[in-house]
Amino acid sequence: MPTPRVTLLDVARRAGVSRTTASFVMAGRTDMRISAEAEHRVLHAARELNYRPNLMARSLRTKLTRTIGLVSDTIASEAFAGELIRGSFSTALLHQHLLFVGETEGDDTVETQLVQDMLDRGVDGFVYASMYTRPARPPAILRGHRFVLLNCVAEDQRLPAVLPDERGAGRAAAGLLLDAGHRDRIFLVGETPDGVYAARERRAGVEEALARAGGALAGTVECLWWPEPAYEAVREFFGDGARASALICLNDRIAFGVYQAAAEAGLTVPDDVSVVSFDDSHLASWLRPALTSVAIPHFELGRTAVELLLADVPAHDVHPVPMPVRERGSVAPPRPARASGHAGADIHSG
Amino acid sequence: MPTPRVTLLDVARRAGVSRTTASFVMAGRTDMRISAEAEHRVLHAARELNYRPNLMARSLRTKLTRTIGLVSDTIASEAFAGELIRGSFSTALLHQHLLFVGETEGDDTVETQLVQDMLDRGVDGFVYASMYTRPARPPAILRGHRFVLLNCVAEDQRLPAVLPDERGAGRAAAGLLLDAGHRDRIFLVGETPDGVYAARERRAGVEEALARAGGALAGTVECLWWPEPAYEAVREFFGDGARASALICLNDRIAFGVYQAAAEAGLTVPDDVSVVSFDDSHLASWLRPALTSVAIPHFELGRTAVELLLADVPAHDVHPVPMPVRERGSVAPPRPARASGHAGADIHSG
DNA sequence: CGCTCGTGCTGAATCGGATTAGCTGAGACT
DNA sequence: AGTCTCAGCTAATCCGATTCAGCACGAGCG
Repeated sequence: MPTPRVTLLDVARRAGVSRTTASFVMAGRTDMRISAEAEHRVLHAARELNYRPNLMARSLRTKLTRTIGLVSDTIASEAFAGELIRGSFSTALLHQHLLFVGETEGDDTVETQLVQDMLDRGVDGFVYASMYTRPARPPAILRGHRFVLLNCVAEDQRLPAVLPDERGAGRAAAGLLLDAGHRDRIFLVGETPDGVYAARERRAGVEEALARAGGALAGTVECLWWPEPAYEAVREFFGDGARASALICLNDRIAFGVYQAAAEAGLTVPDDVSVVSFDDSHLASWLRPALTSVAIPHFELGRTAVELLLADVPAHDVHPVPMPVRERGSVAPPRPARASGHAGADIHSG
Repeated sequence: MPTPRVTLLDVARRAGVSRTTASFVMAGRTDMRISAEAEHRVLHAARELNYRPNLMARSLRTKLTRTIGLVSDTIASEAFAGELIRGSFSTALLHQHLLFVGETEGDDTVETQLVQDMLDRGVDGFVYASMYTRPARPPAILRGHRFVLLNCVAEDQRLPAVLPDERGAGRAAAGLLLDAGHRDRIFLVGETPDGVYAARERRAGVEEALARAGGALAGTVECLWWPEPAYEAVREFFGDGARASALICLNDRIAFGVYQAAAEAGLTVPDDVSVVSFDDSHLASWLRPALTSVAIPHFELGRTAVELLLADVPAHDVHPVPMPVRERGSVAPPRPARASGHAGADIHSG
């Protein structure tokens, strides 16, 4: 059962050449002259013997393993962490590389140990990822090795990094509403602490787009980014008699809570209120009506990071990845304003 | 910057011993006599030089890499695929192993290629996983290598496999309702095609528990395992005037649809209908009232598989992993039957 | 006093490739 | 005829561990 390994020497012998020649042929190197005749014999022998080079032996010499490490603070999350891994893996595979994964749980000691373990196994480079966009400086042990930051904003902007274009996403979300005819009474739902990159940028994007159209946010319903708090906050909002033309929820979980609060207030989405959101989790397509959401391009993020890592020339800047809009059924033109002087004004100001 | 590697020879020299001796000390082998004195010198030198053995060189000789491969049909899914990877990774790490991940998308050619790629890199074993429990026979290329099936039922029951105890989960779900006092008018929601392991087993478990208590399923509401179809089917069910005491949803997505249909029918969960479900996705805790669900133990599945894979003595049987119940707010005692002879009968038959 | 035996250690081979240095023989050129 | 060039190939070394096969030395023994 334990088939004796076919080595390069076996191939060489069968082809009637030296190990050296066989090696050069297998490596496809042209800097050494080898006759078409000999090359063919080697290739043929390799095929016949079903030769597979021993990568460990090769690595010992070359210091290259065609292997990369994905070290992340969190592997699992309710979002599609899997998509990120998938994007990384499939891109690695495309380049004939394999992918180690590892989680640090944010512990620096574990992190250093993990990177060391991967280094011991000769990984050619690292994707240093955070599941949620946050500021982070790569650990010291990474110095001198090739790596790409994923979903982290480093102080040093010249470090290679890949980030979702949250600001663009904010603009896109607002744009969706603007295009549908909304202008006033657009509210943001969800708190936006300065330290949270996604929150800050999404909000900035929204404000930017609104301002560009001569409008502005009508206000913010502050709440944590979870269904329950959002539900509570928006119920109160509606209870106070507030009227909204559209709600921009900072993520889908918030939108979920918003849907419930709206239903309870007797409001129909999207006829009475339009709702747009961020993340495009599965929830978005399960909601009724299905939720229009700006997606986090997990797959693309992974893909881009690995692409950058494996590129011939190392990157030295941050690469924003566009966040695609998934239009569904939660946006409609605003209800025509009821007998009020504002309607006319709105039309003229457009 | 490219620090010259510290090799075993450096350590040996500094300790004033041969490479052989240093090797034995580092490997902690006792089958060769080495004086405490020499051992101490080697250890000391290694520490001083910050020696790290070159695993590639070691592997070349030993054929062991302290590395395992997780090959799965699907890495990403709406369920916590990440938890499965996490369980596998952290257990591997516990045993000083690192984890390769790979996805085949169910393609046999890709699968064989991927396994081969991992084999080329010397993995010590495989976790062959399916994200959804299904029948599967391990690919031929795995023959002769160590592996554990995860979430797959092989025809050959003597292959090492790890499976969620779906039947037990079915029993647990029914037990929850039984304990709350439900007996009659318990319906199953979701189709149960014979080919789908989880469906078949969950249903069997439910029926088993019910039968044991002298009851039986009042019926099944057939529908696909998604919110929308479930919503439609249950709406129709209620529309036909059917009354249910409790609904056992075959997954959380179904329960989500059921919640909506119930709300529309003017029924309150759990006062009018109790609902239990399977999977314990995040959805379960976001629903109002929060959904009682039997969890798929993704982390445990990964953990168990790797534990089995790395065990000293290879396993040769299937290992069921219990599915824990997450009790939340969707189960309550049944509404007392309204003026009808049945109420008394129910009580007496208990 | 010579022999065996156990202790503590070492030299050299090995794993399977990549790579450097150089060799051989034929034709071109002087 | 002698020298150069160049195509085409090979021997030997290296990468950094593990491991096999002994070797030297002192103690114990008859």
